[in-house]
Amino acid sequence: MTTITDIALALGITPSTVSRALAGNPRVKEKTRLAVEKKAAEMGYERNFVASNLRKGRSNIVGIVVPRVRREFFANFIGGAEDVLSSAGYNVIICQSQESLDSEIKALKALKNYRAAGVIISHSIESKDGNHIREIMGDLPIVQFDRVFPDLPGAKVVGANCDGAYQATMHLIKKGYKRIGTIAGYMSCMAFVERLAGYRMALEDAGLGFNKKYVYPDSILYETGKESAGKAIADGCDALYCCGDYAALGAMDAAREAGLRIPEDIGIVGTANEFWADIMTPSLSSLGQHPFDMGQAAAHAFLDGRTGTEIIPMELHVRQSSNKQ
Amino acid sequence: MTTITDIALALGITPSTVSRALAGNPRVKEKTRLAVEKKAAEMGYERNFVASNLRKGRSNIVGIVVPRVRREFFANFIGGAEDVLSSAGYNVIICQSQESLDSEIKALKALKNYRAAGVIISHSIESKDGNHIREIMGDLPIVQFDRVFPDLPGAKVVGANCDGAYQATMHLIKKGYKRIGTIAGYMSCMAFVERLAGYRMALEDAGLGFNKKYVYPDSILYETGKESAGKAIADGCDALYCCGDYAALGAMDAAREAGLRIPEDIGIVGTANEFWADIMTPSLSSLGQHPFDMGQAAAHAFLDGRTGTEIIPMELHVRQSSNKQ
DNA sequence: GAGTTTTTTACAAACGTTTGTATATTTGTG
DNA sequence: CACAAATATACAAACGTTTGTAAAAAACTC
Repeated sequence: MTTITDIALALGITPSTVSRALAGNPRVKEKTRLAVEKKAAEMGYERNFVASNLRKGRSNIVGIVVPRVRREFFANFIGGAEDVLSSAGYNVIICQSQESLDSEIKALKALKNYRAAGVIISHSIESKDGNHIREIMGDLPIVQFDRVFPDLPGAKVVGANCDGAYQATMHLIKKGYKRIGTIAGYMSCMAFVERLAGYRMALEDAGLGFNKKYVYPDSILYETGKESAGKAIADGCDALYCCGDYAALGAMDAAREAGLRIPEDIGIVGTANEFWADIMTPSLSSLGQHPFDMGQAAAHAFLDGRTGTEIIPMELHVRQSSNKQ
Repeated sequence: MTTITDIALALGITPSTVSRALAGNPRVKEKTRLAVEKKAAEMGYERNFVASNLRKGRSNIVGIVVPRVRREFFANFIGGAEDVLSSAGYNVIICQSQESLDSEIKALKALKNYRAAGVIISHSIESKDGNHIREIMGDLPIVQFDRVFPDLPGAKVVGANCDGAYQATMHLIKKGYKRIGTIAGYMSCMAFVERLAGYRMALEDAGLGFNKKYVYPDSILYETGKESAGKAIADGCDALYCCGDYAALGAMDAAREAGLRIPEDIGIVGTANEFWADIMTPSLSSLGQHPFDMGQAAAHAFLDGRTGTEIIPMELHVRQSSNKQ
């Protein structure tokens, strides 16, 4: 592999000049720079990032840490972020925490060890606060998205969870459902807390009143969603706003097993707008985020060194599962 | 950050001894090694991989390059590979080619620049041969999976595509379908060629004969699948073996739009066993791979430096879309 | 054209590790 | 105890960049 020393030798100049020339440093003469660039191309030179990173103490790597890549939301978020970051000259490393704190810590440490330029993260369910993130990453830029710790400084990109859940719940109310429960997520996670707040606000605004009994938390998977929905049905709920589509799917199965018709006897709205929500029968109403836009926004926040919180609107997709006539 | 020099200084020994001690080199005395390990832990030392990689000329990074992470198959494959590789002390970098040759080349170059220890790859649809892979990666170990170039040396892990497609087609035959077409993939890609071969073999074995007219290639997306299925229906097909579930979904919609009942009037089998195949109405029969196992197999092939081709059986999941009574 | 400023290049050290060779220490042998 | 062999550590160079400082070359100034 060609090195800058090879180029320097070939041109009778020093490696430092070559390095500066390739970096576009104004300290090298235009003519020299062109000669270097030509020779570099000729010799097929490619910068050794490992050496460069060692010397500079930081790399052009940005790590993206997500619970799982196969979720519609995270996959599309990654797409949006990759787009922006790679055209800005960064290399993106994708890490999965698999919802485990240990894996998340491992991934962050690896990124730190590789001197990542920064990290874009949506924390695992097991993470109760952001101390480990700050501790491991030190003063490296951290952009949080979707699941964020508000006390952790740095940029944040989130969906309008409260507003979205308000919309979803209000939609159920307008469809005439009376006893609306919620299959909620983990209260250690902001996003879920906000959705619960939106749900509550809608009920109160509509004069239906909020009843803690109809909140079934810690249910984001098919299994837990189904189990919680079973309880909700026993408790007499005639509609459910679910914090996730997998939980909503579980809820639909619970309803069917209880002999209820969807949406006539029970209305169901999920969250995330997974691909399959649209193709099931009945199709699943879902509160969608804009993952691609959020990915781009997070990447820009990183690039510009921004530090505030950006809120991206959510969008309710009304389908059959809540469309009572 | 603590370095080996800090540890050496603290213990009154040299960095080289510290390095060897931490690497478990038998040239250092047991007693010294223990002292070093203790001190290292005490000082919170973590090896600087960048420096280590520079000196060694290679890293502990393994790159996994896939068309897209959100496909059930690839996501689960990555899970299996990550499992094995990270317990073997490797760091995994996930790259998406988005089915584009350019992105694939870019990802491979980045991996090479970071001196990856090897790469596990399923090539993009745009890649017509493996020359770019070999050229960029040089003599680094390459493990191919699912979509492989047979002429590229190195380990390969593939599904039993021919056998699987044979099973799927034979299943349709046994269900009494007579004019079975196939929504096929790209013939530049081994996996799809093999599936076509299995389809053909089943028809011939059953004495139904193979008719090129009923092969509709280059259709792996919803849109292309739907379009091709439209033609197939016009051509009188009463069953379709589709090389992918997204294409199969398109085929189902084409059938519905043509006023056909599934599975009574037309039987449909997909490939990949996506999550949603099971939850639609009618549920979609699908030929599934074992992505997690394949990921583990690929990781082991890399670790052991194996070089042959491993074939993982496929499994037909019979559901409503092909279950004619 | 001597002195000053500005531009351009060279020199050298540094990033933190690994590893071949040399030296020091310990152990074993007669 | 002298000498050889084996073991353990130290020394120093190297990986390929980047970057502060010094030196050389060019461009001005009077």
